[in-house]
Amino acid sequence: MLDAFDRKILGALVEDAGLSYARIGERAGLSAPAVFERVKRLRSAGVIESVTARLDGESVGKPLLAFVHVDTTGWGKSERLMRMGEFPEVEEMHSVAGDTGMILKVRTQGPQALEHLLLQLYVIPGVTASRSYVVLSTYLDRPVQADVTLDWPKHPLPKE
Amino acid sequence: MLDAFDRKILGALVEDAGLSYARIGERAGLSAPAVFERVKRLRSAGVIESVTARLDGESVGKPLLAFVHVDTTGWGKSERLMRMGEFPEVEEMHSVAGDTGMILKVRTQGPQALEHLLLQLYVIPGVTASRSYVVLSTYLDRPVQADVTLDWPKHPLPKE
DNA sequence: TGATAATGCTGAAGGAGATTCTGTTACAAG
DNA sequence: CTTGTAACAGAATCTCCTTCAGCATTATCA
Repeated sequence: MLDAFDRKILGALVEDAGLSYARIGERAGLSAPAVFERVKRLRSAGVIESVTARLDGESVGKPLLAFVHVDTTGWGKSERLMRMGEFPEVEEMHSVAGDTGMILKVRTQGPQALEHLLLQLYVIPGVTASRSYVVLSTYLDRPVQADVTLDWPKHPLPKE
Repeated sequence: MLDAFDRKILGALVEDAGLSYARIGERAGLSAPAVFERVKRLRSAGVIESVTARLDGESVGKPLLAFVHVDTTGWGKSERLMRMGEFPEVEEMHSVAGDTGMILKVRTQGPQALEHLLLQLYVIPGVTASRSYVVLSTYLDRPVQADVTLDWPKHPLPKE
């Protein structure tokens, strides 16, 4: 599906989507129009979902990041649970396998705003419990990578 | 720090960073050069961290998304723990407050590749336990929002 | 209060880059 | 061997980025 050219182009776009097609072409070994065509294809194929600016949470007034595990009765996409996604503080929302039903990634002004959000969550029918993990420090936060080929097994197995 | 113009510009760039300055200007009520100047300022101020392409994990060969809680002895940025960030499968890495020390967001080819990664994590000194939450379904995944003003308290408080 | 400087805007203009077009090559199918 | 398709390079056009010159507004300070 993706050849080496595509991976190099995607790698460049993930690193900096502001690069000119000519410069990406140098890096990938293609002409600017060739890169243009491939990017257009990758877009319409859905490989590139969107091109967006990444913002600093602190600068936009939301310095507190937290992961919230939400326990629910029932499963999957109930209309009620989808309400959680309507809060602008909620950035991600995944149903997961494990000892909880849902994991939310939320960003708020501070601890009080988080408490306020949690109170709102409990109003939703089906929400039975929650556990919050407040982020103290982020050591890594990068977009989905495409340029690294994952030939499994890739890392040496631990001895023993 | 950020006025209403900035928020509108940021909102547009988060939605689609490929928009022309002229079009953003229409939306925000400014001329193209004004938008250009503001974006330059927002970049150098660090409000805009980067502009990147968001890729579809499945299309790039990493369909399995999981959150991994890692328990460690000791805290903070030990050089050993930082090794976790060197795996290309690890997209995010946060130290958190709660009943675990570290939360990782990882994306792998499949369950076996996840197991393989976990085995690698246990090789790192200081790692004592881990719990994985495999994502079954993602209902929401959006970048940091800046256009929504968070006037706390914003949501009506639940009536007891 | 009034003079001066600084900031931030608009509209025009030049230049860089995006996008289209044409011709060519490589490869696959018949 | 012939034909058709896919994908590329180079040239050309056209859009948009980026700079520049003035102007309005606001802040600073005498």
